[in-house]
Amino acid sequence: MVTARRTGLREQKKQATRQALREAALRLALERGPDNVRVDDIAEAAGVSPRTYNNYFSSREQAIVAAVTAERESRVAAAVAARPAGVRLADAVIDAIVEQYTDPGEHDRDALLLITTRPVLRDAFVDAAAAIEHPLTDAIADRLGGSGRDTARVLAASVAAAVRVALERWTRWTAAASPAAGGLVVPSGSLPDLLRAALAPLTPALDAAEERRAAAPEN
Amino acid sequence: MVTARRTGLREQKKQATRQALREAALRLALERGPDNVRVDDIAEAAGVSPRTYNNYFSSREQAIVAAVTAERESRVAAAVAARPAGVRLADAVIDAIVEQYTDPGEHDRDALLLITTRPVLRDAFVDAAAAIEHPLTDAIADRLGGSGRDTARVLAASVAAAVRVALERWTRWTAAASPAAGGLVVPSGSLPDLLRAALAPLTPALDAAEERRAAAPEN
DNA sequence: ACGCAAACTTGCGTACACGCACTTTTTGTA
DNA sequence: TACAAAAAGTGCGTGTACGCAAGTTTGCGT
Repeated sequence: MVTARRTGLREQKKQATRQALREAALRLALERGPDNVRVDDIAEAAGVSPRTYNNYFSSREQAIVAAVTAERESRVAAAVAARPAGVRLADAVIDAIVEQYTDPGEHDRDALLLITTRPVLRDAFVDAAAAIEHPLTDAIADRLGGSGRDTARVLAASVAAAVRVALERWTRWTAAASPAAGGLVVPSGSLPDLLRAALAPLTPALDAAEERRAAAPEN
Repeated sequence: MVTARRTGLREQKKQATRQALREAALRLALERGPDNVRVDDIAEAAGVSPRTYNNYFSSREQAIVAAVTAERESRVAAAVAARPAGVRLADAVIDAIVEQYTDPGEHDRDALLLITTRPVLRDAFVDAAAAIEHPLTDAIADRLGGSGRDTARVLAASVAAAVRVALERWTRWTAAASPAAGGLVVPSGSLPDLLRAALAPLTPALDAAEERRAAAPEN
């Protein structure tokens, strides 16, 4: 298992507060528009003090965006770990990421529209992808065997960087396409395509790392 | 040329202000300790209004750190561009980075000590490495030929991520080593070594990109 | 069941980041 | 040389981030 959950009740409440905060943040942002939401409002809606809010999120944008990106980090790592051991590392990583970033239905549709519209939220959304680095490090390290932790870290960081590039491109053209006609589709503009395109250049590095693991058997 | 400088006098003054600000920030931080420096002080020392200060730097830490990392971004890109065309891309990039991150003498010695001590400054210092991404994208794109701009972007982002990892490790053990005996040296703890180790896993990706460029001649 | 230690919450105070509207400086052009 | 447009500097106001030092809750050993 990659996910090592600590003790029970305390962590449980913490996650509950976290969720309450991000959901309140998103809901209010959608209702009133993001500029008409104060952190006090979010805190109040979540039933905690404003100070506590800042113990969970270090910017207002982060809280709003978190409602969409919530837990995606650990899910990506889990998805990588879930691939059969025979699968090539590069495929496991890329497929897992594409899978987790595939639009999960209508629910966040308007949320994403709101986010991609405002530059500040766009940036926060893109930056949120960096959170996959540490879980992904663990997942890759597991596949490489204990010897390659340092390599896994670098690869995970690179993958996160590539994802960030893809998201930047995606938010770019969604912003450009929205004001125009709704039917205009940019060549290779879908998020999965962008992700695969951005991650492709890293495939040789992932392959090579896996190769060296095969050469140096265990630890 | 990678460096396309715009008009003259305006940009000149801008850079002068920038330099004045970061030097004032560092000097005051060294004199009084970083916690006893207000942005008003920095602005005053540089001869601009506090508001202008915030047009240049979006955090106090950024300004202090900038005095050490100043222009390293563009110098890395220039160093990559300066390597002969026959050199392998991976070597050009890695050597250029190591060269530019080699400690440049006693001048910043105490500054780096100050920075690596305080966690907030450490983070800012590490984050500053992300600035190499865009210049490096241009430099790599030049070597790949016009076709591979997107690939160059991903590779540059990955390289920047690897550098960040190396810097994190470096600041980690400098922080751990300083309080202890001064003579304690961690295995492969020098910054150049850490950089090469962190960048090594990306070599296959850089090679592959270069290879494909050879296959598809020009544009 | 008890109580201590660690973790989380909270209020307060301070400094900071940044949008906006306005003034001053620089640039390109007639 | 003169002038209009663009860019940079500035003052102001508002909301925000975060350190600190309480107070409160949870976990755990006995």
